[in-house]
Amino acid sequence: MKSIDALACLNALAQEHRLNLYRLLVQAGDEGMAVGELADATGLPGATLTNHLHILRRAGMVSDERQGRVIQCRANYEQMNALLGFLTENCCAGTSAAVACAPVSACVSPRRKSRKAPSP
Amino acid sequence: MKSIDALACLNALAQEHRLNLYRLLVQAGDEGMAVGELADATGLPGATLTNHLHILRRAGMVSDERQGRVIQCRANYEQMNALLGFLTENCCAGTSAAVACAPVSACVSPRRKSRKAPSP
DNA sequence: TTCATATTTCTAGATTTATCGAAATACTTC
DNA sequence: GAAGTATTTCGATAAATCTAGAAATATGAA
Repeated sequence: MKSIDALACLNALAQEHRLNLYRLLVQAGDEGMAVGELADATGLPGATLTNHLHILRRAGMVSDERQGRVIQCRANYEQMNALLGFLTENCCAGTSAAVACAPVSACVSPRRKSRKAPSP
Repeated sequence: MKSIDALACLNALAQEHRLNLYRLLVQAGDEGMAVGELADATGLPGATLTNHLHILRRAGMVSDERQGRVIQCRANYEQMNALLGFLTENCCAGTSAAVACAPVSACVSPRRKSRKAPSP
């Protein structure tokens, strides 16, 4: 993930309502939630909700799909993983000082060969 | 980490200059960088730099210490880990659908007893 | 004390973001 | 096609954020 994409993701999550929306979608799981359900759950007016969803979508944190009359939203876990990867690399890279921060990819990806966690 | 603290951290990092500042501090390692060095590295005017540093400090992402005439800044890795933990929990909690997202804490913390990574 | 350096606070203007009612669009059913 | 539901776009206002010059504060050196 590039820096500019990470900024978009961070920005998307760095707002109370949007973080809340994302958490709701994570809790909703694969099925996701319709925009209307999100409106009910949050109490946000339609226009406000749409704006926040737009920012989450543009950042790639949320995907959506029209199902008949409703639009179903889902959390995009891949993008969250990419963000975590970015932060982890930018937290740890180049320093042995970054003690407690092991590469997320080591946990995340299928392979987990070289665990480089340096024991201080 | 509480939601409100995560918001502060996300907000602190969700800005081009501040993310850049944080990365510089991570690269600088334990020694950190003086405010003046950060000013040189980024080209930001003093007042602007101070404001950004203030936001990073308030979020706990950066700590600082006066050393004589200069103020030395350092990245606070613990806070970054706490943020990663928060995001991981809020990315994965309650869903088996969150495939690729293993608990960062399993990689991060000293103990790594129960690796719950569910093989899909 | 006086001077020089490092950093912050003050202040104000410019830009961006958040909010939301009203109108518009998209889709389903009758 | 008409009517109803779901969602977005438009447009305007309020609030927050970014920016940076100038003045103030803090420290060390002469």
